[in-house]
Amino acid sequence: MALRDVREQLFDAADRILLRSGPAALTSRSLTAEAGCAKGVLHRHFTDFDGFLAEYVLDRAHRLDTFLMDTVGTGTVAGNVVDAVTAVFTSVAVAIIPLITFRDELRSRLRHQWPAGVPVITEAAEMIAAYLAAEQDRGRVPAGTDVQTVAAIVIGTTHLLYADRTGTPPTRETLERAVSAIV
Amino acid sequence: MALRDVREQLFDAADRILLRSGPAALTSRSLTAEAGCAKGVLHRHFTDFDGFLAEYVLDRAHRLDTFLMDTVGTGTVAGNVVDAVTAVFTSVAVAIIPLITFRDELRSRLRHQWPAGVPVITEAAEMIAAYLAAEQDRGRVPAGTDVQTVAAIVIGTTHLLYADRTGTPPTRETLERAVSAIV
Amino acid sequence: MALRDVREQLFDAADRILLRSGPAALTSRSLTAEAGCAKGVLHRHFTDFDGFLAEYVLDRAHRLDTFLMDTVGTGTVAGNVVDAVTAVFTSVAVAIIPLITFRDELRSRLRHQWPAGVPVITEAAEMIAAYLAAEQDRGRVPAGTDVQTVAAIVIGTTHLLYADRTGTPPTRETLERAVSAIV
Amino acid sequence: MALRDVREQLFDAADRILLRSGPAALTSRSLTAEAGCAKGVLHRHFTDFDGFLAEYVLDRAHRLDTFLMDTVGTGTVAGNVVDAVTAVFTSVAVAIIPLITFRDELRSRLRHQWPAGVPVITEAAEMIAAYLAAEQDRGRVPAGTDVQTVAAIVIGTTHLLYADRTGTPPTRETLERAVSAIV
DNA sequence: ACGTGCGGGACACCCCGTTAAT
DNA sequence: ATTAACGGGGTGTCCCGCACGT
Repeated sequence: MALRDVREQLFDAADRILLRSGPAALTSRSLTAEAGCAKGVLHRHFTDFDGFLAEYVLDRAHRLDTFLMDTVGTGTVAGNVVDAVTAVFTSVAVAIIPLITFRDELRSRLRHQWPAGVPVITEAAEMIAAYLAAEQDRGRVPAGTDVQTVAAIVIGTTHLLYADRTGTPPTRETLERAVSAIV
Repeated sequence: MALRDVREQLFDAADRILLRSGPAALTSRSLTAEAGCAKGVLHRHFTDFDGFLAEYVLDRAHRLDTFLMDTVGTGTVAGNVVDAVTAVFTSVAVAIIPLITFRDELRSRLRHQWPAGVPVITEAAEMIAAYLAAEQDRGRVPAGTDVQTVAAIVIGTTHLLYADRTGTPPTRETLERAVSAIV
Repeated sequence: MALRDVREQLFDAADRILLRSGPAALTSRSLTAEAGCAKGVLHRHFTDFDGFLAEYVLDRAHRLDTFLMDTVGTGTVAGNVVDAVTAVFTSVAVAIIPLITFRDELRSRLRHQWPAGVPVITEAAEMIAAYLAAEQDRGRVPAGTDVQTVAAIVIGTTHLLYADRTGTPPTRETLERAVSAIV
Repeated sequence: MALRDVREQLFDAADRILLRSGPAALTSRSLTAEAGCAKGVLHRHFTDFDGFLAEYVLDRAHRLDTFLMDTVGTGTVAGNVVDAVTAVFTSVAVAIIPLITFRDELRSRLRHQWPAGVPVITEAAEMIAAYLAAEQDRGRVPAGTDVQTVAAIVIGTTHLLYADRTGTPPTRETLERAVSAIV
């Protein structure tokens, strides 16, 4: 395996495991096996398995930051939001969230980064809120709207629809109905 | 001819463990230890540990069914809803949900009972929806409101506020703001 | 089940288990299940499971006492001896012996009864010795023969041939060759 | 690339347990505890606990192969044989044999190696037979003697004397009397 | 006296995260 | 960097003996 970029390789392996087999299957063993590297590599690059998970979550959460912003002003607001939440919850996020809520230790490691709320979820809500604020500037969202609250509502509601990772994902119609009702 | 109701004893023990130590601490051994009974008792009354969990979730979810309905017509709608979600998410529900979303096997066992959605969450939303419908009959909720959707939004949004089980729970004010914004 | 003769019923059940499934399968549970009685019955009639086993071995060993003596003077000496050892080692004896040599506690319980040697084996050797002595009186066995030693040799040698309980039992020809070589 | 020979370490630990506490005390836990290694080590090097036992018996049985052959032509034949059986039955063999006769699964695993008879016993008899054949070549054993049969008789008879592992072992005089009577 | 349930413990197997020696 | 090994834990199963109930 490549000497460089071991971190990214492990992150990608974690993605594949989460998407394929769910959060319970993501162990230090399965991770290094999936990445095709030795078990010890993990401990050379991260303090801990929980340390790896924390950095992994951090990395994946930051991916959401600039997401969605380039659609400002295009299409419809509701459509863009639906696209965004679809992208979020069909990604590893849907498996990372159970990971975080189940593993107390991991959550406590992420506490200093996200003092409140569940990391990935919070980040996604921030992303939606930032987008809505940008649209608000353009007048495509009513001026008085509390974008933070609306974003939280959108994420919370759609999260529910996706929470059953192994079930049938919600249709776009269902999502649009929910998001329209909110926005 | 049970000497005493072992099932309920185990259910209560699971409650205590979940509330005290979280979902990761709920193992078959900690369960029987907490219940003060022999390990074999679990396998005499349930097929499996996952079998126990499934029946446990079932039992606790059904507790929510009639909840909240006796407040119909009293106080304010938003206040009652806030009371209800507070009660739900300060109960074992907040630890049961990570359990369900983390354990694929458990979720698949519950699939036939709840074909879609996450059991306890779904049940809570049903409860809110039933309440809102009752209030709708009394005219305290606008006639055109889609109570199912509103209930899902309420539960989804408040769930997020509580999802960090070990963090500081949301203040009543935060909840009221969110619920008011929705209803 | 019959109120009387519970002991004999348990003894017979032990026989069936040993012959069908071997010494490792003879547990207090399988015993009472096979006998079709409750688990507690065993402890009412015997001090212990090892206590049961000790009395069981005692009972089965004593069955060998008078065995073979009624063939004195008939047939051939070697033939009679072969018949006897065949009968012994196709009976439960072949499974009782591993039981005794494996279970130290059982062997120690039987120690006062058989201060030396393995109970059933010793008893079988005594039986052969008594028979040979009787034949010696009739002149069918040379006068100078040490019947005790010869009996021990016969039992020891044939025991080996049968020791593999689950394997193919020795042919009569093999036995006759061995016994003839000795006698 | 074994850090050290774990297999031999486990074999030696099994020896110590069998000699000290008997066959019933030899469990996977007591084994790894005695060897001072982790429980998982056993399953890394052997398929199974029975798999370990099978390889252990195999290893110990093969130790008997060349045993006794270097005494050919020296001392007396009976004396050498007595020395050999003494060595065999004061070793772990006396505890391995109950193990084999008690555990059906173990015996079946060894079946393909020793299609007939009880492994260690069979091997010991082979050893005696080989020795007697060598002495026969030197004329120290009568030409017509069936060494295989005599060896089986010797082992069978002396085995009985030692079968009560926890009892008082037979005196050399007893052994010599038995062996002399046979040879 | 009989039948069932339970206590307490052990066992085999498996997996986890981590360390230490190669 | 690799990999055996470590220590711990978890699950399911069994065992024996006891103490309830009938």
